Amino acid sequence: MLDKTYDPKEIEARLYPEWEQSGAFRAHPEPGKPPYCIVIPPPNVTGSLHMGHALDNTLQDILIRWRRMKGDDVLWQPGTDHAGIATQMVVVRNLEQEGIGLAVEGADKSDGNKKLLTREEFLAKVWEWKAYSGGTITRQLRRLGASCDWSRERFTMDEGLSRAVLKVFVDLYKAGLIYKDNRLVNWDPKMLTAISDLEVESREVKGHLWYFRYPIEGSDEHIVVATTRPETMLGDTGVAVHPDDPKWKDLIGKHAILPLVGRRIAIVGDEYSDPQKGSGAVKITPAHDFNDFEVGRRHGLALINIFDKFARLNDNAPEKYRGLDRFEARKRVVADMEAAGLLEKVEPHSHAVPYGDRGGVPVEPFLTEQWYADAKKLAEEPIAAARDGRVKFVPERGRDDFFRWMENIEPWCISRQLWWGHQIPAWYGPDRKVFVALSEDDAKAEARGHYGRDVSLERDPDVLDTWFSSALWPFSTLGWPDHTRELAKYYPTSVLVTGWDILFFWVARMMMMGMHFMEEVPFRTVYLHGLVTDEKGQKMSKSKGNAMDPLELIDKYGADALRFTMALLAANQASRLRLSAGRVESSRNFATKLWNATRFAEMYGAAALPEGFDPAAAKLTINKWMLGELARANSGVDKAIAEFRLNEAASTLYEFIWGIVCDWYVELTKPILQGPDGPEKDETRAVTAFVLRETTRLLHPVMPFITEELWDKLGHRAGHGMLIGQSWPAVTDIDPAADAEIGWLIKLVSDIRSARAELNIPAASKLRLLVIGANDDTAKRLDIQRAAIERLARITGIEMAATAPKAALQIVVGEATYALPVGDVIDLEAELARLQKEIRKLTDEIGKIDAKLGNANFVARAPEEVVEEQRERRQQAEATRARLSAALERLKG
RNA sequence: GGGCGCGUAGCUCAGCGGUAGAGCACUGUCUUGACAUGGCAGGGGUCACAGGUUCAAACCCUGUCGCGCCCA
Repeated sequence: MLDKTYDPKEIEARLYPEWEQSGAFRAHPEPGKPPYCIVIPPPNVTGSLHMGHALDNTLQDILIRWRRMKGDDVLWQPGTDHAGIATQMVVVRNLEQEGIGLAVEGADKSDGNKKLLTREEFLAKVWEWKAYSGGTITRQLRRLGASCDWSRERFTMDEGLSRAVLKVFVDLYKAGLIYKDNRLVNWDPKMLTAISDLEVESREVKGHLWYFRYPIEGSDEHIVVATTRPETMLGDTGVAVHPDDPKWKDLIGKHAILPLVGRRIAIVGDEYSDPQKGSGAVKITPAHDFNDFEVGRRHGLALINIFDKFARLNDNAPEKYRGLDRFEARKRVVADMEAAGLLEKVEPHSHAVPYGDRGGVPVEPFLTEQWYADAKKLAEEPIAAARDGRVKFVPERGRDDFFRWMENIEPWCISRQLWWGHQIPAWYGPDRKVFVALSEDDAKAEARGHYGRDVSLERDPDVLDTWFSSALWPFSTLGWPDHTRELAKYYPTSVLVTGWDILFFWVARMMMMGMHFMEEVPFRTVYLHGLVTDEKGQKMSKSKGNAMDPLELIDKYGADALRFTMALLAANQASRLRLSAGRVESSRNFATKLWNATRFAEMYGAAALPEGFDPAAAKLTINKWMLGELARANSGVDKAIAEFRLNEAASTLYEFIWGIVCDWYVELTKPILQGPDGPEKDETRAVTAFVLRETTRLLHPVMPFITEELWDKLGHRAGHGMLIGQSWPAVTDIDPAADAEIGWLIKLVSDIRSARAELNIPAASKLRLLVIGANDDTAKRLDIQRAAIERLARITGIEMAATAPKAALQIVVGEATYALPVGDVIDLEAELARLQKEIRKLTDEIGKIDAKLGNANFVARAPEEVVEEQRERRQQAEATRARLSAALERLKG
């Protein structure tokens, strides 16, 4: 006998290891069943599970478990990402607590006791940290029920994947698709590394607009420039005005003298400057602004870099500013300009400032030499593949975003000035000639060929962008560059499930690398979901304190409840999925409901499925109807999952289990199950058991734990093994006659209940049911369903009658009128009002239909079946109204 | 400024040409032998606004307003 409530804790802790140890998660790359493969978006190896992971992995597990049951050879490839900058930052922060720093060039040595780690020492610390916290997130994924093939777990820094990274770098370099270049990058002065455009978030900041006067050479005039970053004026090499701006255009070709510096800078005409903004003239600092860089290039302006890597002023600035932090320099420059009488005015000004999303400080456009991948070239094949449908996006608009990004792509800066990551396989000779090779030995051999002797080589200290290695994930995890059977079988993978936020970061890059090295898309479908937010729609974050912990929710409500909620949430067209504990709670209640329905079946001997039971042989209408509903739910869920409408799959299951099985089937069959033994009882027990068994299968992908447990409790595990390895049920036929009869029954019971409730008839008082004007079919149905009607509608005795008695509740269903005599307890006024309300509703409906049917165009142009349907509805409404009117008259008379 | 998305019940959201739905919240009622993490019944909506297309619009088109995200 099942406990009264479902206790997920014990069950989850017990079942997961059983699944894992049974080998149920394992893929079978040998030839046989068709492949279905998902590579997990690798979480940060030292991270912990957040709501985004919970959503993403729930959706993947639903697809995986469903395809496994559908008979595919499923591989859910798990693994983690080394997350270069994020992990390095965490370890650095931990070391700082211990008073340990990194021996980077220019490191703060003011504290003589401070220990500074070398690169090797630091990397040892990171591996230590990885060993310590690296298993956290994969353990947490297990709590969620994720059925990954853990025996194949990979890590972007493991030996095989590192080999893939080397090969990709070398091959792309040899193909001319990777090169070094000196251009502006987003520089994070805290992390001391270049970061990608995508790692920059712009924050709206309330700042100022400073108006500076720059004296015109050889005159007493000034040109006024407005800037949000006064300190950069020390690196100005020009001033731009709009060529058509009447205020300034006469100055084009002249020169200004840069205050505080004394440099002579050109005034150029360029459409970049907007006459409506600020003063209409802009100072140009080509080495410290992306737009200025372009302007400078158009006009041949010099690039003067005034910062060091810490964003402190360097020797290119006048002496008094050297060594100052950029923000300190800002104050000094403004003060000095003011003192010189060259500060015209200051306005409050809101503008976007780029921040590094890791370091959390404003990033600096900074002129450095970095490694780049030719993204434009690499994007060509992915664009073609998306265009011709080799890769599909769900929802489809993801494709447009993909094109927008890919078609306007900039060179991809792939080098990072970090220690944690894949060190770039490039070695420099004494003259800085670069040798790119798979190993130092190869590089030396090449160098020997070049110089004609052995020279000492120095390896490039930089590492690769983390996305460089994760771009290879769909094939590197399958064994590439080796020709493995996994690669042959599972590539291209079936689906990639991920959030909108990394469409560009990651999806685009996997497409580039996949197309280039595998000459085939990395996945057939990209399934994009939104971001989980709190109930106010705010992005969850630790700093805001609004983050919900998936593990806490699992502890409180169970993993299945969280998963079910995630599935329901997944529909959201918008990019925000608002989660609240209340929703998880209601999913938990749903689990309890199913649990108790099974408990009920157990109590009435309807849990165990008799050997050799054939549902197609069921004779009772109620059972035939139930089996039809099961078939409907099956195809509904199956189709919904196939089309990535997981919310629809979840709500179909909810409605089926709660609204059909529990609310109606269980209630309608109680008289049979509680009645005398016999073939009817046997059949109903068997159908109940059968329906419950099939339900566990249909629900299993979404709620694997409770269904696995019920599968066992229902007695199926003993003979057939665990549910996770069972097949998806076949869809059976639906009996329309049974549908019609039970539909009628449900309406009759519901209408009687409504009428009773509205008239405040106590549930305890059982009424007789007099049936007037029933045809033979109805009479037969009433006879068959007598016990169910009596029980559910609180009736005692059903009789045919010629007319309704005086004091009676009356309802109309189909051709018949049903009277429930209530003697003198009837509230006559209330019943009159109720009937009048019903009649009014029907009259309104008839009015609406008449308006349609009265429209000649409707009758002429609408499809015949639509017109016919309206006529049908009108006739029904009219007939019901007539019977209700008669009932009303009877009551009055 | 450009692109995209969203405005449907008190709240959160499905639905996206042919009878407006769910969960939560709310009201009444019921401790009836599966379940009070529950049953039964109920109230609550000019589907943001204005035009248009159509026999028919929450749904398609245009515009307006409000909100959000991405890119400048």
